[in-house]
Amino acid sequence: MSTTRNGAAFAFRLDADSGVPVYRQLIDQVTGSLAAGSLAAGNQLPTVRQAAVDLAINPNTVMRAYRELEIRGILETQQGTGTFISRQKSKRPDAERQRQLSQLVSDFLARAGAAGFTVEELLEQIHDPYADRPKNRR
Amino acid sequence: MSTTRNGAAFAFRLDADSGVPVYRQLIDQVTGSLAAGSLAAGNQLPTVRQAAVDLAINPNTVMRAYRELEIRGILETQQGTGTFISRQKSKRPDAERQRQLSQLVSDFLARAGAAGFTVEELLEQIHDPYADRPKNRR
Amino acid sequence: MSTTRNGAAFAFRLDADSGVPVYRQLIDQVTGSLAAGSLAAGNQLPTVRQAAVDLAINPNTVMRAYRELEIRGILETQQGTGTFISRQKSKRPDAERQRQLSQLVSDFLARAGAAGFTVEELLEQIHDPYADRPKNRR
Amino acid sequence: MSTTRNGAAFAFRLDADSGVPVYRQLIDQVTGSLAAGSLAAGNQLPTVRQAAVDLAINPNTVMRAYRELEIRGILETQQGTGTFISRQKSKRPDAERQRQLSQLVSDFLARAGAAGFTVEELLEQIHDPYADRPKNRR
DNA sequence: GTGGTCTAGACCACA
DNA sequence: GTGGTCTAGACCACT
Repeated sequence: MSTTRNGAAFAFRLDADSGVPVYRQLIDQVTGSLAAGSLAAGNQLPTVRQAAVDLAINPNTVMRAYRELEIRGILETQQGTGTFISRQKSKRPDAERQRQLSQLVSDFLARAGAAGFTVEELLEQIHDPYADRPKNRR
Repeated sequence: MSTTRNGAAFAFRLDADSGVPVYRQLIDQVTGSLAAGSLAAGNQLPTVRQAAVDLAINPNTVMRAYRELEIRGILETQQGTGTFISRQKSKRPDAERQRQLSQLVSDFLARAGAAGFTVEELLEQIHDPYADRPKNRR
Repeated sequence: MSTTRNGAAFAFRLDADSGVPVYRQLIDQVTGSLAAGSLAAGNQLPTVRQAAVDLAINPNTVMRAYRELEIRGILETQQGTGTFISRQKSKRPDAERQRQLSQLVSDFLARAGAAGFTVEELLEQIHDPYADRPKNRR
Repeated sequence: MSTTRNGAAFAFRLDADSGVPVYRQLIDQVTGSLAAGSLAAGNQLPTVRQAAVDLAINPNTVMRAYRELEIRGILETQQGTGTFISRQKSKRPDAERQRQLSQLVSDFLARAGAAGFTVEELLEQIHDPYADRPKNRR
């Protein structure tokens, strides 16, 4: 419904089990995508209502995330048009990006450990995701 | 006092900027360390009080994390003695285990890809999950 | 407000003289009511605050009980909405289930026999588990 | 090692999962057995050391239970000889007995419910404990 | 000295 | 209004 200038739709993705507050996940995804380059100045974000419907959350939660990003100068709201990435550069993209990477990975390791997997198994699976390996297991 | 029985120190770290609840960070670090192999069955964890002092948090917060891990069967506590990693009874069948591993990894890769991280960055972070972060202490 | 969706009121009771921790009594009453059929999947439990007021205990104590039940998969909580009995996913094989039932019952009978209770007394109490006790409120 | 006058040994039995403090379980078993008639005035109890060894608990815990029973006038300690049930009648055996029955049963129901059994299944098993009934199950 | 239970009360996240 | 996180601090159970 809202497409970015390069033709790819930007969409949020929630993880209900991560322990990270929803509004925080939304903020992180915008700043992260900015750092990664998948969002750029001028791109439009999903409307508050659309995001709320897509994610099955309360519009207030989306609004809160957008408001905080606006306060930080990352977003700009144009009444009656939508919400867009502002032209101003984000101040510390590297630190943010590193924090996100770190969290993503430690979260991944935490889940794997809780399920009894080792790093070795994970790496093997990452390198060869479609191999069927019913043996090699005890 | 600061070393476990096998001579390796286990210590928690907190990231005050992540938005993840403290008790949840503790839980994730235990299960993550299990996957990484830096914690193994029988190892003693820091005492509730010691961890609370080290992290400058309330003992109740540590206890809450430990209790949740105990309910999940990952820890065993011995009143008056301490808290230990329990011997895992992972009696899951191989097929289901493989399916879960595959799911876990593809989820992770999808999430990381959406955030614009390369596999190289991920692998580097997995190998040294706590490196490179300027301020992650409370 | 004091009735669940199916019209039957569910209420906790405390026995201050039993020596059993309050949060544990709450947990046991939920699981016990599941066995007795007075609670079923989808039923709403008293809100944390309401139960705390009714029992004259701290809301944190109620929340602790609810949380433990949630970790065990017996409850589901919805932020801002309430706490509900979850639909059970008991995918246990029949043989193991029967073995567990048998173990549970013979344990119970052994314990009761050692304490000098007759089967008649036990059956009567099972049919009306909360009858006949002069002072069991806090 | 210590036998009662009617030839049957009195032995304690602990339940680590019930949530009831150990010292309290010991007290309850003495008062319960008195009410049930399996212990009578003059009977000797296990020595503190013997009970501690048998139950794999700390002697202090046994001592505490015995001390409280002595304060209540239920036990008498004879230096160098052992610990015996005193001749004085316990004040409210019925209420105590009813409390124990109630706790025993609600504990039983709580465990059964947590494991997904219904009262019907329990009653069936109690009435016919050795029947194999692999069918009738979904 | 270890973990365990409970309270009182503040502030946050979400519908 | 609902549940969720955290603190400070008291007192208990056990080794």
